[in-house]
Amino acid sequence: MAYWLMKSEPDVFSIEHLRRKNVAGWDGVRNYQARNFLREMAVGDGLLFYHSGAEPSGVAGLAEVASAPSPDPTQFVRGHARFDPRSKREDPTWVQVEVRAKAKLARLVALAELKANPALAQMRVVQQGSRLSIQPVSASEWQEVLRMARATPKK
DNA sequence: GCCAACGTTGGC
DNA sequence: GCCAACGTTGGC
Repeated sequence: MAYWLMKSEPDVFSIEHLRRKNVAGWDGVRNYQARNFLREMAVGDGLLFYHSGAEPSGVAGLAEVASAPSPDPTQFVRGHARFDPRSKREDPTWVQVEVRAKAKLARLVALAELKANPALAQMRVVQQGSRLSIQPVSASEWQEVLRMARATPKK
């Protein structure tokens, strides 16, 4: 069982959107490093749903991987914002997974809090210039973020 | 809105 | 294969 952090702009697709749909395809990834992480995912993996470009940005909820990786259909849709003319049907470049909403976090854990926690100093999302939209999360980081969500934030 | 970080593209 | 130019991400 692995853990991941997945970024989304809440104006585009938020944790609330996912809760309403319950299951959604995580499509549109067009970065090779992120795609390679998608390929490693397995059903049941834990997901930290991260809101980027938000006020505040941070871990907004929990989800889980609900399907094995499969070709991302949007890469073949001419006119779609994520259409990739170089991707071939017989050898798709991009993949997606289905994700399922999980129990709500007690509260949003803001990026500033993650950065202020020495236990998370190695966490990818707190590193400067960390733009990758899909990141691996260690078991201890996962536990720590869940613990923070249960605790009262420091002021 | 600014801009640092960093991935991608394309000329050479 | 190098690297400058360009585009995107995302915090602030």
